[in-house]
Amino acid sequence: MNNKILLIDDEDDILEFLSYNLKKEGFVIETASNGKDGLKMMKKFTPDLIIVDVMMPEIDGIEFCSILRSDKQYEEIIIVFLTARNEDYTQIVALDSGADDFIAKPIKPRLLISKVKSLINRSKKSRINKNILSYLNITLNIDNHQVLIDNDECFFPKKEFEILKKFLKNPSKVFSRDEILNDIWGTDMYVGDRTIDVHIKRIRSKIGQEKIRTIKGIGYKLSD
Amino acid sequence: MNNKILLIDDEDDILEFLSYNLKKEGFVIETASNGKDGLKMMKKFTPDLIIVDVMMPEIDGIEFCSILRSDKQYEEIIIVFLTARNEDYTQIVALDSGADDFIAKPIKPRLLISKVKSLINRSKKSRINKNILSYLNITLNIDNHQVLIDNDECFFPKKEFEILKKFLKNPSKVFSRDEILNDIWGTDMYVGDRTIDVHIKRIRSKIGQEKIRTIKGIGYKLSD
DNA sequence: CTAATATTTAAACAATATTTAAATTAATGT
DNA sequence: ACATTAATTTAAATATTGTTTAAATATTAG
Repeated sequence: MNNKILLIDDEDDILEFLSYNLKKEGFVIETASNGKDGLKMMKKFTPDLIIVDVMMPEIDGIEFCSILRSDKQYEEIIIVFLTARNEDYTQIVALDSGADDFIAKPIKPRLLISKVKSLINRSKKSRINKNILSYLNITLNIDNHQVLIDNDECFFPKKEFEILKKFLKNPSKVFSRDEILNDIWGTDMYVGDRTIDVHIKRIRSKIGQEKIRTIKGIGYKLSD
Repeated sequence: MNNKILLIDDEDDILEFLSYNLKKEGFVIETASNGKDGLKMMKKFTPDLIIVDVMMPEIDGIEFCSILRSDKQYEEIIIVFLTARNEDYTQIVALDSGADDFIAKPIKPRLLISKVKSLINRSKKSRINKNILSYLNITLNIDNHQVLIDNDECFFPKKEFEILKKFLKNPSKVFSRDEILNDIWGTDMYVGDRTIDVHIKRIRSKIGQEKIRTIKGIGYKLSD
């Protein structure tokens, strides 16, 4: 879990109230007291969800939302508005400006938590299709040709990437050298077994020696 | 448009009220007066969105929602609940059971329409062809054939523009030369791989060397 | 048609990924 | 414990792939 939420409101008590209730549920919270600070915060904090008050001086919630939504980079971020109850007009504009939902004041903690969780789950569902393989502290993104080890990017050249991908598709399955060769080099290439060893060594040095176990006489497997 | 909406409620006046307001906006409406009929209706009507009352005899809204959500086929369908205002508990259970939103009774037509449109639009987001693409300090306007780098205009000839557009549509996805060739030159043109390299070089010189990363043996990607 | 500009190709060069070879180390069976 | 076999590691050789420049060709606008 450990989802990150950014709270933006010019009233300190509301920030505190939200912060308290959401932290209790295990969310990681950052706050900003106006739209400008909120935008600055975006770069370092990269939240999964933003709760922003509609009524604020300078940049109000709706403007904040428009600015954010115009940047593809932030397309996926869920935006929830805080509105005074029954401000129908505001709610309409808010939803049109790209918000995902709104929460009426006075805020009811249980409803707040429920909405936040539901929104985060829903957006995770839609991300499922995205060719991402994960196991332990390793995350491999096929589209981006990107591997994260403990959330740090680590470059994998083509062959190493393919081998790691194969392992991640079946974590803890043992792959023989033949199997790997056939899968990654194809049947019409003749390369020696040692080649694989060298690649395995390279991968190990990146993901951690012990993560790939050698089953002598059989092959290798990913495990912990 | 012509989006299809299924209404499920045991009270006829509500069905009529909803039906009237939504038809006025151009939606295609079907109704059912209980959960069982609603489920039967699913097969022939295939709605984009369902509005279902929580309180109903036999199969209530929450059960209806659970049944539907357990079928992968209906995963994409938006479900909105009708609830009595301030029934906090119901709202919590509703969202947990896989609903996308709820509408409180008494129903306010403007808010109803706005929510329904917003929900349908959101789910269609992927299909919408936006004319402005943004990522990092790059903004590309398709209509104007204009590219802004740090808010300064910078001219991109046709091919360079198309390639940049492709990258911006999927920032950080890796595109192979083949993929780019097929997309921008089409299958019936024979141009060498080096052509792309040259274009990439030109684009790099405009947007900044490091913005396009080379993944050797795979392709190029936009990133920071 | 001409001039300007965009696109493509070719060739020399640079970078880096992959493979092989050989020496070392570790594991296994008798 | 010894002999045997398999795996690891290092370094060097080779192959692959990407970059750049400049020149050739195609396209477009005036």
